[in-house]
Amino acid sequence: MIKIKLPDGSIKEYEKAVTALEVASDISKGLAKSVVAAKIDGNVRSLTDPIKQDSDLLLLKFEDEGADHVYRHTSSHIMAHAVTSLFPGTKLAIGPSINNGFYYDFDTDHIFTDEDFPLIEKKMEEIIKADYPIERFTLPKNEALDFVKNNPYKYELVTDLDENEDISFYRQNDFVDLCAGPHLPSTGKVKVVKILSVAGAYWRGDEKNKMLQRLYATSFPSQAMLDEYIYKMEEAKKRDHRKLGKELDLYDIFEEGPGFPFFFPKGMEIRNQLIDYWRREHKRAGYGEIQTPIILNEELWHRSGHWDHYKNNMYFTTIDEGNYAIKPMNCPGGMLAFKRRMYSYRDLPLRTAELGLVHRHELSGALHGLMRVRCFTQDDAHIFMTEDQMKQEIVGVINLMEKIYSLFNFEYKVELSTKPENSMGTKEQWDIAENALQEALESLNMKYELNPGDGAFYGPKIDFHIQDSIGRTWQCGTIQLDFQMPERFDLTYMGADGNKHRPVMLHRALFGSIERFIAILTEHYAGAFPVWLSPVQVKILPLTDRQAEYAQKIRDILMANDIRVECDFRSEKIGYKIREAQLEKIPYMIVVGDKEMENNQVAVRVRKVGDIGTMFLEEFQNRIVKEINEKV
RNA sequence: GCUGACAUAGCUCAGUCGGUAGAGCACCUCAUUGGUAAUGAGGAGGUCGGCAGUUCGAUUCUGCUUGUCAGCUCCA
Repeated sequence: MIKIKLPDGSIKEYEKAVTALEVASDISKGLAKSVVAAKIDGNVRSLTDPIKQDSDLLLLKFEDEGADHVYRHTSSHIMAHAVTSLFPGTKLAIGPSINNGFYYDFDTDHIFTDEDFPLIEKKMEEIIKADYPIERFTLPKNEALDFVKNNPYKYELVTDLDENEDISFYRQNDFVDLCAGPHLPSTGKVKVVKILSVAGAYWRGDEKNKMLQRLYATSFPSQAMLDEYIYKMEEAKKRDHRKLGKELDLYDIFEEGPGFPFFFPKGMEIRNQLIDYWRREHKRAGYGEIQTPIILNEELWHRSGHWDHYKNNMYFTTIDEGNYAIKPMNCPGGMLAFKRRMYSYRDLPLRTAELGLVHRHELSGALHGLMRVRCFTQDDAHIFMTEDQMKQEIVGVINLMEKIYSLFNFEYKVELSTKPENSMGTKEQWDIAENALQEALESLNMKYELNPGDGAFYGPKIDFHIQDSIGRTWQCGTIQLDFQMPERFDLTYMGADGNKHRPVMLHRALFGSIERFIAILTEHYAGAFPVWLSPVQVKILPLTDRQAEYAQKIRDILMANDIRVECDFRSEKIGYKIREAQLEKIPYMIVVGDKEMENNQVAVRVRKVGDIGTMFLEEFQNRIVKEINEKV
């Protein structure tokens, strides 16, 4: 007798092995129809996997966590099935589910274009309609290798699998794919599919390998859900900072300087507000600010290790026959600044901050608006400290980071990146540094992911990643521990014992890059910045020419109080002026007509709520100044 | 850098099966002086990304090139 325990506590008993699908059928036909996978003792499994012993069973619908991945994984098999039948000879590589969809990598002479999409979709629909059962079978490794011998990709995948375990395959009609599963019970479970795009992707993500063709697609249990998804994506694209930056006249990048952004007066206003805020917070947190040159001689970069580890990303120039480099990082300059004099242990931790403009040769294909550029301003800082001070300083930086990120209500993901292949220093130094970062994270109970091999060449790092409007994540803040630079530059401080000691160094950036951070902010607020950041905070809209003088008077008063204000004196109707101010996403509009002028008042319209009525200027001013100061 | 797609007025886009281009918005002028998301009329604006080739003739076809977009790789 097998006992199946359901989430409501009830228990179903079966004489012999049963499948989750059968259990669902026993409960109700409708349930059996809507369920897509099963969680058996906590593991997501196919509905058709036999349950041979007493188990906890949770039936998963598409909406339940993990179920969409099963649904999309089967969808990817259906797409591979369709592609191999339409383009015989196509070799399959890998085809996983991803968030909101799935992809499959193909190796074929046929070059996929958008025009192929409807064809492939049509074939997929046929496969769905045929409702082929999906069957799992396993082979021992040697037989599995023989089975996939005509496909070098699958052969490589099987080769890497464990010798002692049977290797599973899934079959639907004449299509078979190597796959760990789980899967839907039959192809008919998938309802609507849509191929979204095609792009190149290297086999196993290695640029030395062959580039395959990757078809991105998605699938849903209903057309309405697909439509909603597509609508959401289109809405999200309207928040794209490249579009908004241009529309709101904040910043742009021209063909004359790929990856080298221009900031216009309104963009500079946001930038300067951010920097003002940054300066205040850093003063309070005990940082001194420095500025180091953009160009320094080549020898410095040999000394720092950048020549050996970072040369490909650097720009060079010559001055009076001497070789110079344009800085890709601020640290070597920061080293020189530290070395200018002798420090006592009493000076440590020494926190020096720098808004440093760095230039990096990024691959042309990697450029992306303000998110990935070739010159950007890091809100960098270098903290020189004793080993004893490490943890406390890391914690201090994390707290400052959280303070700043919470001001913007950002959700972020934390990663701990460890020793890369091409790195400086000993394993022991790396271990100490990695442990220090890890301990700091754990002492703060922070959730983080391990990102092995992704540290900087001089040390491990904690990275803070924030999502853009369509869910791509970008690294912003970073905290990097470095034992190498102090050694390379022979940094020392005088200890209490009267001997010279070597400090440890911490590199960190909170915004990461001002440019990227502004891009993230633009998308986060969809261009409707909070009042303190808004390039124009108030727009005064006189109803007619009669109020022009009064409007100017109000403007002068607000300007004198450091409020960023503009007047719209054009002879347009009020509706038109409001519409335009609204599209410019200006937080406050002041409408003045004869009534307001007579009573010495202003009619206030708030961007998000509309008309809030008339008040005296002072009242309005108190309101907006409070909002600016509180940064709400 | 790689794979694919794209590039027409400041912006969003239409168009020419090869005969040097058009709309809306924005801009300028004039009229209009209005009450919370588009007043009307007129005007100006493009060597159709750049360089070659094919052709009597190229914005259109071909090659190269620059840039952009999506993804891969890389990264703040």
